[in-house]
Amino acid sequence: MVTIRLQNSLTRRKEVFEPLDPGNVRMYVCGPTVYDRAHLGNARPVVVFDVLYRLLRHVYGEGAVTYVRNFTDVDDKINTRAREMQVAGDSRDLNAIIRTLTDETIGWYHADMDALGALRPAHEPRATEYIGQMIAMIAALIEKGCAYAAEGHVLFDVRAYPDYGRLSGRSVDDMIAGARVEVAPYKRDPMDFVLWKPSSDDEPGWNSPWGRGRPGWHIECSAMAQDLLGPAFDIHGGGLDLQFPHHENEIAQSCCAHPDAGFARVWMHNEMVQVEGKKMSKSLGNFFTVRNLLDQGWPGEVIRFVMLQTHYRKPMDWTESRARTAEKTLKRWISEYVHSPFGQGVADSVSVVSGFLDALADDLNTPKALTILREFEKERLRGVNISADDVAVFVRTLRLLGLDGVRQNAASLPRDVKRHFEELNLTRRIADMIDAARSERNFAKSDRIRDAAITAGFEVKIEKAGASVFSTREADYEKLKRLEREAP
RNA sequence: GGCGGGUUGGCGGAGAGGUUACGCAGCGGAUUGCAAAUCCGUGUAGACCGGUUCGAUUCCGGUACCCGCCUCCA
Repeated sequence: MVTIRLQNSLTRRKEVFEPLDPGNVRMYVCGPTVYDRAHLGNARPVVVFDVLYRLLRHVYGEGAVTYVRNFTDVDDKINTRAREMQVAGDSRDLNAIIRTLTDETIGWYHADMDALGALRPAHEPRATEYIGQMIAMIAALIEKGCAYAAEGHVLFDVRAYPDYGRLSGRSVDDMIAGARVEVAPYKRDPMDFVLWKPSSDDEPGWNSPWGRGRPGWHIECSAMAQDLLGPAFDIHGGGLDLQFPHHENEIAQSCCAHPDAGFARVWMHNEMVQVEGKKMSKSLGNFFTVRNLLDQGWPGEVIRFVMLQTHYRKPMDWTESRARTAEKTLKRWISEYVHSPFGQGVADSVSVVSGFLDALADDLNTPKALTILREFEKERLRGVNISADDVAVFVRTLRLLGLDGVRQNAASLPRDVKRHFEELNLTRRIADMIDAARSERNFAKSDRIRDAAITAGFEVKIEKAGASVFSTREADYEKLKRLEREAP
């Protein structure tokens, strides 16, 4: 069996991965707060942990991995957004607006992440469906003396957990020394954080032993992970910016609630997505959404490929030149191999490219894994006598990486099918026009048509067997239609 | 200020204490009616200063610069 090694943020070392139960490998990844379209930064952990999920399924078996990713659908940012909608004229009450907003955002998220080729996790719990479990956990923490109620709030007492700060490598005292935190008067210690807080009458709220209120941000992950994966599980992942305070607080809550369980054994953090050297984030406003890129015509697989070209623990830049390079390679891989006769119906039992799994198993070294694919292509697939087996191996490997060009979900297709076929027929007719001119050796005419098609944003290939016209991101079908009518 | 990460050729980006990474772009050639695509060939590295070593881009120390977290964030 392949030995998987993963960098564990908790120990700051690369460790051999040994699941608690090889028959049920369990992974929890922090999902989005649902009030807006997912930006590219939100998408990175989705792709990174999707690759890990696929690797684990490959190694331990498809049914032997449980993947949980939550939706945070109770949060002050959501409330704020809903209030903005009220101000803008939405006459419904806040809770109704919030429900619509979160439902709609979850739908967008699914469509966008499907387009990136990410498999859906086994469970995608919404925080609001786990309020009872959160209240129970908070009550247990109070009972154990790790939390206290004050002025309608419940706070976690960081001094009750001696290891607080271990994950992020900081001490409570150091943090207070450099304090930038606003200290609420009811806090015993400046670093204490909220488990429960009171809600105003129009805000979302639930009855609790501490009055009507809502949970703090961190408790949901502790409660949902425990409910769906148990008090101890294998992997907990998320963006590096969640390491502190979110994950630190999760650990404190869960480990105090279940002192002997240990919570997550391996903590993994992906680096940030950057734009011009700065973190892409909603608070900085320098973000663009996955939907923006899809609408610009970048296929989801290209976005995925660009992400895989950077190791997950390094900052990643989205640039058009990287996307173009990725598109070029991917186009060739999919058209030459996946869509070739040898690439059809390749079984999962086919082996993967030699060395590929080792690269992935080495802390998800996806850049190296892609290089191994390129080298395999160069050595085995560029010759005259290509073997069907080699193509099958290649296609099987692409599928494992989620790059086989087969979308998970028809809803993510960029165009409706009818239009797609109309366009396909149009490009075929243009190719026929070029062939007709060439067969008369009227090269001036065939060149004019070709150049006009290229100007309209299409790719034209003229081979002995005939001409082909391909669509590109810049393709303008209206111009092509005009070209057909007014053939120069 | 505290803690953590990074700096590789025009760009992207790996591994390894000593042998070509790889890709894109560029350049030369083949092929083509001309292009595109494809194929063959090819140059440019390891922030800076020290140390260890027969030998360091790779290990150690320092300097500079960049980035992240410390406040909501993937």
